[in-house]
Amino acid sequence: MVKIKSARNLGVTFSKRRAGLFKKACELCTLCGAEIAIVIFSPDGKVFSFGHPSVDTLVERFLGRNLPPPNNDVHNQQIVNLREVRIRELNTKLMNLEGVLQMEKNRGESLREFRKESPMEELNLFQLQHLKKALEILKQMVEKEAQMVNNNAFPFQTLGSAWTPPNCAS
Amino acid sequence: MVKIKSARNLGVTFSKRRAGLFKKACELCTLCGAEIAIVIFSPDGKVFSFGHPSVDTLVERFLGRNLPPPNNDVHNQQIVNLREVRIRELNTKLMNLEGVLQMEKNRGESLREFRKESPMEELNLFQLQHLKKALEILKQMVEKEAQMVNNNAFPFQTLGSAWTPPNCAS
DNA sequence: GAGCCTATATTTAGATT
DNA sequence: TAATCTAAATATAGGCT
Repeated sequence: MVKIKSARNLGVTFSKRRAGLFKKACELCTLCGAEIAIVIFSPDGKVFSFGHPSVDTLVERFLGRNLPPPNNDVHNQQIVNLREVRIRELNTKLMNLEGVLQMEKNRGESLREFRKESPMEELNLFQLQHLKKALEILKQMVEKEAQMVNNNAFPFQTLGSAWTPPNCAS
Repeated sequence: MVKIKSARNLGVTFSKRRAGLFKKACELCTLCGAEIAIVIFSPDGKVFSFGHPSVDTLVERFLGRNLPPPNNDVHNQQIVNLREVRIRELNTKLMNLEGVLQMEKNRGESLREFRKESPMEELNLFQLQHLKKALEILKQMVEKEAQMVNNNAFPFQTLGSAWTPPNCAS
């Protein structure tokens, strides 16, 4: 990730990168036949979205209403449904943990770049290291838990779908 | 967009580009403070998602159920005035995280490699706002972790509309 | 603000292991 | 299948209009 000299251009950067992200998504759709929905909320509250075939269609499918049931046994259906809910909860947790972790990593990287700019508040690095370590441990805990409930053929990628690329901070 | 010679590598290409897309989204979140949800359905039916703070949160907001978060610029002055209070809050949360660390120690996990030095690093207001948001999310997750719930309902209903960028075929 | 420009940084398709 | 490498394609920050 390239460093930003000044927060003055952050709005421009946001617009450019948002366009870049949508273009990448579009290419992935046409090149590989994937179906992608993206929703972006800018810091000042505006909403941008990309969807092929449409955000609504994909959101509906993601929320699980159009998925065929994993098995047809009526008596097991409730158990299976609960399992799906639980796995999705774990996905969400892991996703958030990864995101927080990654933000910490990114912040550490860009700290030097940003430091010269105006308003300052302080946390010491020692505390941030504690935070980072704690998050890594939490992530391990969630992953273990996800592993335990991930023994059936649920079509969602339990770890994969929630995974934030490790080199995001590069 | 680079051409693909053979469909043999399409799966690899999909994986690589999917990771690239998530990375770009991650960068856009951390760099500009955007909130982004991405859902990808691969051609063979697998589902992958990226979300910060979480896909569900942003989908809910996109569907119009929740109000967007307050505008940071509007509240900047207030935030500056509450700087001391906020720092205390952050320290409290960091203490809680160190409690999690202690739990792990008690469970026999190894946490031996802490760095010795603790130089001070500075955070500007922009970064502190992000950190606070991240910590709030983390705190919620830690609290939920203790509960281990069995929810059985998806609180979702129906929809809005989407926009597809015009320059998709470049 | 929206485009253009371009030097630099990043991504990636294909090959290889 | 996954990881690594690299030449070439692409994205992009900042300067400019």
